[in-house]
Amino acid sequence: MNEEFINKWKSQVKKGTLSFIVLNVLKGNEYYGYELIENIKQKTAIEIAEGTIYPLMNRLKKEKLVDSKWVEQETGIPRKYYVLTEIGEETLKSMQKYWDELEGLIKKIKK
Amino acid sequence: MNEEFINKWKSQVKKGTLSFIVLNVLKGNEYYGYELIENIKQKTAIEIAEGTIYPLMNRLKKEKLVDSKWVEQETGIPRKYYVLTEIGEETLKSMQKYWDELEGLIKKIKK
DNA sequence: CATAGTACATTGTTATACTATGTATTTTAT
DNA sequence: ATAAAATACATAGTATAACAATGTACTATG
Repeated sequence: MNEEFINKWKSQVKKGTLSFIVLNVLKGNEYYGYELIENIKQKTAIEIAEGTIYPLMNRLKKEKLVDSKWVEQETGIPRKYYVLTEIGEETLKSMQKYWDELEGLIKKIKK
Repeated sequence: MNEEFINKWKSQVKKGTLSFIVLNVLKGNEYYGYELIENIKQKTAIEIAEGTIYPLMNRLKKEKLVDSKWVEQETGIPRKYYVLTEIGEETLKSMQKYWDELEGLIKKIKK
């Protein structure tokens, strides 16, 4: 059918929700980039490309919503762990509020 | 606070949801562009710029999700009314399904 | 008669997900 | 042993879509 339109649309919806999802997942937890991808994929079946997560995390860090620290591994490549900052938590609250509103609005126009 | 980040984010969230909202509103009704803006604003408090709705409707028409017809007015500028096509209705169903899933997923990671 | 509102439309800008590509290490399969 | 897959980071380029700005044209109102 209109497979392609739908796929583009899904990608667009992701654009907005991704940062929201990532911040949500980071709330109360520390994850590194690759782990975030796996974790979100497992929890939500949403697949995030690596070329998406790393620029996204850099953006979130520049905006001071997350902080990061390198952690050396006994074996393998060091991992960059991300933590929510206070600003990040506050921002997440605002986003949550908007999301809940949006959810309600869409529910309303659907019937 | 982080007003600007939040605003940008809201704009991004809109990117995906707008076409979904418009198709939903058009289900069972005929509206012209300007009316859509007013109607959605009134129902959802979401403000859509004119520079957003007209290109959007053209896109939806090109994708054959909506059809349009000019209706002359006794007074004033003629109005271009939009109607959902069959493809549009089917596409809307797929979108609805994805949206419901997404809603559930986000609910899940929030706790 | 100027301003606000109605109604269409286009151009240029900006933000961001994704593809492709690259580096480097470790684990698993043949 | 060695090739392939998985882990872990990163960047450059592309495509999409909302929005601001701008323009046209008509109508209603103060």
